[in-house]
Amino acid sequence: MIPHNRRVTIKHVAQEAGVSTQTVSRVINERPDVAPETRQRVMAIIQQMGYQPSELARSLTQRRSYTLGVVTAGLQYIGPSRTLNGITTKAEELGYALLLKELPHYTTNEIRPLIKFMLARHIDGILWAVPEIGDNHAWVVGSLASIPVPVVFITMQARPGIPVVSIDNYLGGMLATQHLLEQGRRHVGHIAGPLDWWEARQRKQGWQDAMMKAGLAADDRHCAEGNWSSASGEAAFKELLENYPEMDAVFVANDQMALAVLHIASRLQKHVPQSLGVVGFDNIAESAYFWPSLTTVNQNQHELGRHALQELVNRIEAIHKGKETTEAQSLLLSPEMIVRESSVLP
Amino acid sequence: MIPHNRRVTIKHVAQEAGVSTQTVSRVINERPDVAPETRQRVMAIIQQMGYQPSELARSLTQRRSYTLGVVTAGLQYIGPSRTLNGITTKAEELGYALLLKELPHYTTNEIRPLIKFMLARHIDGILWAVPEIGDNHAWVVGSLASIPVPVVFITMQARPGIPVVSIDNYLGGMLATQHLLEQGRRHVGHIAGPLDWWEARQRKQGWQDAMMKAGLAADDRHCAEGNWSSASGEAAFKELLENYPEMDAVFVANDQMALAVLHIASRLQKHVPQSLGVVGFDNIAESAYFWPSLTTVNQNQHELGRHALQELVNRIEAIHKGKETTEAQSLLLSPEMIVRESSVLP
DNA sequence: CTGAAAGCGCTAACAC
DNA sequence: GTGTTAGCGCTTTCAG
Repeated sequence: MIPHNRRVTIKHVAQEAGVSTQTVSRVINERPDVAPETRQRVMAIIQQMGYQPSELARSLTQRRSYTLGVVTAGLQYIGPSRTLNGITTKAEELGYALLLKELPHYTTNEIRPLIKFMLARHIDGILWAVPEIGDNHAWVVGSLASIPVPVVFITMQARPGIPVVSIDNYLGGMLATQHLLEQGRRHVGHIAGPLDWWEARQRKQGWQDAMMKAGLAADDRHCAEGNWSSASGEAAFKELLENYPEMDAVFVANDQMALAVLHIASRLQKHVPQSLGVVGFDNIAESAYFWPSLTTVNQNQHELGRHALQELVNRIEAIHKGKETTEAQSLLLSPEMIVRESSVLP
Repeated sequence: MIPHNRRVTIKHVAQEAGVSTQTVSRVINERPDVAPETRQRVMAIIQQMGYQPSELARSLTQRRSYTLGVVTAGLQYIGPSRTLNGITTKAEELGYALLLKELPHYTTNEIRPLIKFMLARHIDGILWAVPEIGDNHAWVVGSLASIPVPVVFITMQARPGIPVVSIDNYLGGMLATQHLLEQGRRHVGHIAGPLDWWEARQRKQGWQDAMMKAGLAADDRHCAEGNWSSASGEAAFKELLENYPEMDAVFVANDQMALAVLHIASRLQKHVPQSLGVVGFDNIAESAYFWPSLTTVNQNQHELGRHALQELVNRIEAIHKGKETTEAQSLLLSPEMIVRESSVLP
């Protein structure tokens, strides 16, 4: 490990090559106005000295850092990290660095310091990849006017004038329910995620509207609320069995809760899919090996991250090209049904 | 959104307060040598103007950025992201920013540009959080001497003189196997992860040594290799059933493959745990709701990330306090058994 | 206690 | 084509 101090600077290279720092600068920035021989010589020296321009110094003079702030939460769960995976991939493609911040909780009021922290590091834009829960987005959305860089949101209710990229959870709920109806089910219950989550509300609404459209009832009696965990899924399922004994199918808002449903149903000798059709949401890797294998709704969170990052960079580039006013537009990615054994009547 | 240009600088504050920039600098750095009144006045102005010192400029002058480079891979899986979750938590606690880089594959030879990329941004240290597979760590380990900042590795074979933080996978394999032996099982097979992974080899070795110690056979015939996926677990299990018909228990190197074992066993009317004891590894959230619920080995990846980051910062602080030579030491975190239904005879 | 000057590593704007 | 000057926003001397 070489001591921290000796960094090869543009000055060293210039001295060694017998030119001005400006010329070296021109070379590393591939400007045309350098004599071929000079360029050769300088490049050779750069190679030989292992010189690497300081992006920090560049950020300072160019008033642009090619660094993006990413705010996330819940990395201990698979969803957010898949999204992050997409974000890093796209950032790499576009040559941007990522400054990562994770909120300690989904709902925090320590937002202002966080924004300042990122701005102090001259980030070019912010990707807000935190699910919308209660009014946890209120402060950021409200402060948008005072944030001097573009902000793109992931997984949030569309709002006019704000760029948002999300999975179409409403459509997902609709597809899942329609699939069960197509199997001839008439009493489709729903186990929802926590209803302060926007995503949970959307999925529930999709279920409700699909039922309505089919002229079937979808009231509070036909729905129970969980908190995404298997344990909560178990409780919700038992509640539903009690309130809705004629239920012949259930759309569960995520695969973990659906797993609990399969587990309990099996214990109660309630046969899936014969006496109960089950559809989950997320398509986690394990769901194909549940017993029976789980029909579910696949959401491509990798793509979600990619699209959001692209959108953010688009806005940044637009600004740097002088177009201060790009239309903000929301993007909704469509989920897709993954049909397996748990829902299909033999 | 405020236009990109107008940033409040220390100069503006100084002007507004009628002092020099030095004085403002002293105030924001909480130096003692400022008159109380001056301090008051300056602080008021700072508040009022919403001034935030540029960490970029600071990094330049202080030759220290309070930013750490984190190199990860496989964020689409839950393990690496749980580790990252621990990393972000500890970084937040210690006041460090995180520059995140994800390798496109576990084994890449595009390492040098990546290191240069991070060094160009003046990171104070690097956390190498990529699992050791084949010789994918060779280049980094070999280049350590030419990397001017401390590097700490996560999940890698301990090497003298290099700081490494890992879960004790060998112990995990040992515990799992011993648990099965304590249940009276005598023919414990093993489904390993891909054996070019260091973790997979360690778990297998733990199984092997536990069997040896008990005077039981643990040869190639008693082991099959998977690739962590459920599908590969299915194939490996079938192979094992064929080669090792007297098998009465199996230690599976991760929960996803163990899920496939439960699935297939159920299909073959092979009763778990009566005719087959099963133990997994990882303790994923779903495992408690498998059917039967899965006994497994819990590894605390969050803590892993926390410890590694702490270790990295320790080394950085040591250097800045002038102690260039801190002893590099490895840290092994112990996993623990989570006993559930799949392994315990009634 | 406070300020002036120099410099961190680089580039924009202008000279020649 | 190439060099000079100034400045990005801050801190480190060193005066006073």
